[in-house]
Amino acid sequence: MRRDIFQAIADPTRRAIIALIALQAMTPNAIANNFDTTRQAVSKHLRILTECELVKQEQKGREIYYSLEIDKMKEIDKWLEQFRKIWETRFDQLDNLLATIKKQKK
Amino acid sequence: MRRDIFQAIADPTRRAIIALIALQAMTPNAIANNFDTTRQAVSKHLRILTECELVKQEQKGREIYYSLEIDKMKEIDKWLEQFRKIWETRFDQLDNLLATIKKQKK
DNA sequence: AATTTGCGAAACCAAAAGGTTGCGCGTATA
DNA sequence: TATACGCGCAACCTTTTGGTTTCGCAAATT
Repeated sequence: MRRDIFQAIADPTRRAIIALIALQAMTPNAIANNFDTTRQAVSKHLRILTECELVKQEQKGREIYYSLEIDKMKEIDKWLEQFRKIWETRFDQLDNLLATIKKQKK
Repeated sequence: MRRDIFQAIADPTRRAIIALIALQAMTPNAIANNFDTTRQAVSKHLRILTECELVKQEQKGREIYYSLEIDKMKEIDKWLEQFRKIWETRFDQLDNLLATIKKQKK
């Protein structure tokens, strides 16, 4: 099963998990307590997140703490860049247009 | 069928379509020619993209031109912001650390 | 040592996704 | 007017997804 980060963030529960463990590492049970779902379901989500390296785990005794690989999130940012270029250009164009109108008014 | 933008970009073909029509409006056939897929498959993707308002259409005779609603892409950017804060903070911390080390060397 | 707790993994299931094929409706072209 | 073209839509099929249940293992607690 090939995983990629865009598929990983497609699920709303997974996005919530990501936001949750971004701030502090948590165990599957602790994560599940934050949602209306079971540990097993969370476990499956964590597996998917781990597969695409969005999440790392750290064993402490019998507990496993999951935390976000924040750097991986930059991949989304990187993909978005091509569009950011476009919307910034359009903004500039609008800016120029407004400036031109202003100038004409004088 | 509830659609959201994260689900829309989960599919690699849809991401490719988005990138394609970001630059210029295109018809379903023209889009399909760029990939190894059929018009009908593209049509289904376009429908999903339209449902979550990521794409707009303009009829010209019997052709329908699809183009990207670039502003909608900002929603992803907005979601990413919470994580950008984190990775920028970490970067600052690293920055401070390096500065401290540098200072100690003097 | 026996029991409880935290966990991943596997088997299973319903629902959704992504694709194909065939259709009908307009618009262009002959 | 007949034919070709561009398109959306519905029916259908296979694969994937997200969830539950059950299990076994290892670590903690009694």
